Amino acid sequence: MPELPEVETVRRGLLEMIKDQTIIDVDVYWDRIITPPFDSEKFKQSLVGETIHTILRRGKYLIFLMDHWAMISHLRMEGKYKVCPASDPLEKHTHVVFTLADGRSLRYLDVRKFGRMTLVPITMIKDKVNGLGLGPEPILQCFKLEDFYQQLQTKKQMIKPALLNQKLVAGLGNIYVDEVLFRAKIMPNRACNDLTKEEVERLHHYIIEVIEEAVAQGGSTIRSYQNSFGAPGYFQQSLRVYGHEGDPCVDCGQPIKKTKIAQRGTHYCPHCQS
DNA sequence: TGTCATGTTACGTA
DNA sequence: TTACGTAACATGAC
Repeated sequence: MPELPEVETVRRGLLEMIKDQTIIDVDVYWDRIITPPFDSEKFKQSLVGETIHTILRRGKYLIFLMDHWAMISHLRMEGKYKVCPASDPLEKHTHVVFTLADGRSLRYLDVRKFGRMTLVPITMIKDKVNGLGLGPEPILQCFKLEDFYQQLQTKKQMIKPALLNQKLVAGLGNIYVDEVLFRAKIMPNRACNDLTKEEVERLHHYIIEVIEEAVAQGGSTIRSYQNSFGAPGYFQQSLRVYGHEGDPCVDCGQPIKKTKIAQRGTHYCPHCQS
């Protein structure tokens, strides 16, 4: 699930379901999900009695703002939240359960247990989020073309791993990087400092466009055996290269290729991208 | 049985 | 300092 559009979709859904709910109990079934300096016991003690006032997002991080604490949560590969009656039996791979005052529970499920969550005093949340070292959000107001171009000029790294690095611009993952590079007609193995100003402008434009479209469609549901909660994503129907190895390119009809760049599956059209 | 998989970080090495 | 490869995390699908 989790690149920026999916995390944003989760945020909106959760906010609708659990805004102003008070946590009356917390159970942690896999300790490593909770990151130091908190352990499961301290995590639970801190959260009982807290009310969830709002939920924010920065890059791929969810930020739950409560009375005294903020919870920062990263879904990594397969983390999911769901809200259900507290009496429902626990599904497999349920690692954290927040029991709410209204008889429901917020549950965190994660097949691979890669996701992480931690608490920060509410007064420290700004510093903590700034300390994550994330680049700008991929929206017009935050993501400045000139800064982006200057940053790329200093890197001889390939563009694909550079875009996956959250410091350059926040929120892109493997799927959206492939889609953005396809729309911008740039090969994923091009060196950053070799891109022309025009190419960087296209890249900048399509990063904003793809993320915006994907958010509008509720993200992409890829390889998901079940929808975590609420609406599934529909953007996977709009993916042009990711998951389309061997299919004809929507622009030229040549087969889409798949290779490996920076250890990640990478989809591209050898004819349209250069 | 082996390979692959949406993310991030730590570590060793060049 | 920068960059890159690899492993680690842990499980399931094919």
